[in-house]
Amino acid sequence: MPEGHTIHREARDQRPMLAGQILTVTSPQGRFAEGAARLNGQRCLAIEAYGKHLLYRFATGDALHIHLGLFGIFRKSEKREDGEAEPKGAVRVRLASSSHAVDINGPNTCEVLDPAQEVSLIGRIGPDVLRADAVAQKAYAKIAKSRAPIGVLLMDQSVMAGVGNIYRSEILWRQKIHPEAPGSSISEVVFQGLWADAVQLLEIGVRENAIITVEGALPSRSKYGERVNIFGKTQCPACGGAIRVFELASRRVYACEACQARG
DNA sequence: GATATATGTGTAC
DNA sequence: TACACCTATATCG
Repeated sequence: MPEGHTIHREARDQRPMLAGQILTVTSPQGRFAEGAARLNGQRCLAIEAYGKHLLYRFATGDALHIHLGLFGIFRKSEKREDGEAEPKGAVRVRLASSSHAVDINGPNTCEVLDPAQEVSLIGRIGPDVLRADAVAQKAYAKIAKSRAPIGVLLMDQSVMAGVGNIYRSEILWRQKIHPEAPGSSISEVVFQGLWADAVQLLEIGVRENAIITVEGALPSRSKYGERVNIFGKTQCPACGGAIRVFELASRRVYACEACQARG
């Protein structure tokens, strides 16, 4: 159940468990047997997130490319004296180091990329709000000349990467922008506010390992519903008016018609 | 146990 | 625009 913050958090958590080590790579479920064999026994040099994609770079030049999609999940376990933890459910890949095992269940994408394929992948992902090397201006250039609704463009990972369905509604509400406002109606200043808010919120998401868009909310001291402003809600926390729910880019979006300007 | 739903993306029509 | 992908979980019965 990931947006960009989940993947960056996983990269951060898994790095000390796996990076620098020779990994035992298996496919307990069997559907990635070939790829696992290609990576097995190789040294993992680095783990890096690009938007919602996770790359495990190996010394051979190959990279394991994981995209969780809607269903995928990581499970991490420490190696114990009596061996590794039993795989839970359909484990597509297990990456085991001397100290830990990382299991990946139900990923949308699970493949081995050669260096050229990796370059191609990174090339088609837009600037990632969580990466220091992101060039926000590339996203604005696309938004400014598009007639598509900003609510669609925000979710388009080739425009900008990392934002998913919950953050979309939350960011647009916080910035008082209507999801149906065309990209071309978004001024550069408004875009900068939107980008900065996305960066801020996803950074909080990485730090807290949870989506939090309400000021001061903490995962340990609140229920999910208290951490978001508008996603899944029926009433606008700002004006008290009714929230409208509709589909945009085939996903549910929440908006307050009174608070969010159409541009 | 069955069913609906989910923080996603790629492809075909 | 619809569906395929394909797994976990929540909710209902």
